[in-house]
Amino acid sequence: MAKGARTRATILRAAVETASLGGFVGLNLQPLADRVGMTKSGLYAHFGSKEALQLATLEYATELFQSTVVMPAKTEAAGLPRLAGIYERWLGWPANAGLSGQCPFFAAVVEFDDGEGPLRERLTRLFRDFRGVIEQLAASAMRHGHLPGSTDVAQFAHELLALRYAHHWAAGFMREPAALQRARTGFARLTASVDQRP
Amino acid sequence: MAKGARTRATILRAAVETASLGGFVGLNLQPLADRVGMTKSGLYAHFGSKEALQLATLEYATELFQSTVVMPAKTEAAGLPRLAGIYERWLGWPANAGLSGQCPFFAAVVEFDDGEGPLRERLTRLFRDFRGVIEQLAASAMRHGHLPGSTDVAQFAHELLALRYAHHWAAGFMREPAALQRARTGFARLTASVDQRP
DNA sequence: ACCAATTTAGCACGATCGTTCGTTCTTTTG
DNA sequence: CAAAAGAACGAACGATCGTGCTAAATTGGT
Repeated sequence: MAKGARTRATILRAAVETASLGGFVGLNLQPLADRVGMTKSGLYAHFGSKEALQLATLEYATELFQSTVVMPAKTEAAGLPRLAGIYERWLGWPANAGLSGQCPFFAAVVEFDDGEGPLRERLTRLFRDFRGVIEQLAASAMRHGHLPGSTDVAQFAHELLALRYAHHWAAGFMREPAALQRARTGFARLTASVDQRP
Repeated sequence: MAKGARTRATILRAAVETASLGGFVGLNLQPLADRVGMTKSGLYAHFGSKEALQLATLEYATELFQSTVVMPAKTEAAGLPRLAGIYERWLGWPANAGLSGQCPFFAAVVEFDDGEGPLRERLTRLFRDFRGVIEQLAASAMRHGHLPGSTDVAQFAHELLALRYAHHWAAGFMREPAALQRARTGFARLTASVDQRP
């Protein structure tokens, strides 16, 4: 492995850590360079622009998310167990991925709500894709009879994301100890009609 | 009314507008001064520090929120109607208050999730207070038989806020036309056990 | 061990940030 | 109308931002 690729990986690891703490605007070059023990320009040469660095960080965070949250589901029982597993890992994925802050994706939302740019584009696509995953899982749970046949999967996915988003808010910003319990109770209530078969 | 107080009000009106568009970190002095047709320093003299300007803007936004969302509930029928009215006005309050952006409170959440400072303190208190209002309304709806007697009002308030937060995300960041419908369907599902009396 | 290529440091730039200061203009008061 | 008080201006500050350059150091291949 070339030296450049190695330090680039080091930078990205530190960058996603920083993004989980202070968002993507807090992803400034000088503090990041200090973190990895480099000069600002030396670090800069790896990406060519700040936007490229942000994009690369977003990409790296996506890989982390995939391997931490989605991939382990492959070995879980299809239907509701798999859905519940994804949700549970989704709740705690920043910690499980070794990040000391909160979910960098949610943190990035506010910083790109106005204006355009490829970062915003990429982030909305990530959210849409993952919501598609949830919808598929919900549809599968329906077919297994774990959710009522009348379930609106799009609405279900939206409300599941609402619960996760609220957890991000309650745990990160409000610092409420009950946040995790609230998120779990919400999931239970959302899927309250489990096994409605007689 | 003194001249100073008048321009101060003008500044705050522009500031809360700006905060609804670009958050509280986008609340920079120079652009804000240009907006109201003043010099940066002339504007600055009214507050003495950026933090004081942010606090004053937060206070002004709170007044707007109170008069737009909470106060009209006084004339509504107690119980679920009042709760539904609050929720509906809550969904559209930035537009109804004349703001062209999104809810400035949600926008401010991400910008102060780390660190301390009086702004963060104030904002968490605002959220806690309003959630207390929702809990009281839910309890009242319970007493009126509009919600099941077994309702956990704290959990209910959390999930209602989750729906509102998700609407903020879906409408603002994701720009989905179905966001409002999702929010309303979620409310209906959350209060699905209306009038359970035989 | 040497050479070529890659990687990092060093320095400086224009811009913008919040902040301060002294001055000038406008409003309020006696 | 004159004097005191308040409000806004204009310029400048130190700091930090992202971004270019060029030169030195380090790496990997032969």
